[in-house]
Amino acid sequence: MNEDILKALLDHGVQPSAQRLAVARYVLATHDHPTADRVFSVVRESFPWISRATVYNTLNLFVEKGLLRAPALTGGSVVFDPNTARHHHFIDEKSGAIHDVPWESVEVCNIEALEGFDVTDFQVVMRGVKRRRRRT
Amino acid sequence: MNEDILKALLDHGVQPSAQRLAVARYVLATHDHPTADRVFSVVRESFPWISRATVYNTLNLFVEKGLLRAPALTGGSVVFDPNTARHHHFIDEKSGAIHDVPWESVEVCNIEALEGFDVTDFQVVMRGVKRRRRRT
DNA sequence: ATCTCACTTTAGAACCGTTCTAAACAGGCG
DNA sequence: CGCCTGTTTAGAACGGTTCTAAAGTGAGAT
Repeated sequence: MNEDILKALLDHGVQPSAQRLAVARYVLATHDHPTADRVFSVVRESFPWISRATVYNTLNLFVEKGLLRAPALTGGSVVFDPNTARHHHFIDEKSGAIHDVPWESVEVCNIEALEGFDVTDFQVVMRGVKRRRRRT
Repeated sequence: MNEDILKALLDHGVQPSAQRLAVARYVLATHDHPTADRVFSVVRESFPWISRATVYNTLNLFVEKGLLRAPALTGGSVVFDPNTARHHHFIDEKSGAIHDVPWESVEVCNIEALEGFDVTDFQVVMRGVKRRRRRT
């Protein structure tokens, strides 16, 4: 099982080290969507001398190498939207700009049938590039 | 037009003040999804003596009163997810826990047909409460 | 017009999550 | 051994946000 983790690191081009293995052992197995700080405190239980910077470095490295994802809508600071009606969001990966997408232009099915969850609200978050307006 | 804004504040139970009107004038009209800091610098152009704390207070008040939304997936710190396959997310509003939702269990249509956007990736972000597992 | 009370605003400190910096460390190889 | 490259470390710095304590404002009562 430790070998699996080691293999995962090597497969993604991450040079292994004791600290990186310790981080990987927790973060690749959990379903908790932990924050970096949570990773730090969990890993420190079994590896008390690890530093905060190493955990941050390691997590960022893992994301860069594709071992992890860091799903986030905004990436840091809160944004405000005066459009209080239901709508979706499109994030332009080039500029970072966020655009509202009308509710009707995307159709989402099966949400109500979701096993185990009572969904009271949802939205589609899209990423991509804004297309230059075409001559119609 | 200033009256519209005043009316919006009053309709939502926000006691008006010069500063709140200045913030509202910008943030209720824009489509820019500004951060709080951007609001601060824009408003300060026409209202140089406003303080940062007032802008933050005002924006939070507006969100609380339903004049604005602050759409965010995580609400601050980055979370990490070892599931690198495509999937959706469900956020439990009670506990804040984030759950993965299998890609197949929700169907999204019309994304490709979206006028003006080349969508390279998307996910559905759901909110609600996790239902107690039913006896089947 | 003055007093008062509740609310708002202010500047700056504090806070929290994250990144940076500079130095120490580890290990493979000449 | 000594070097080189990459890794880890502690702590400082940073950026966005919230807190604090004091000052300001305004509507109603007198």
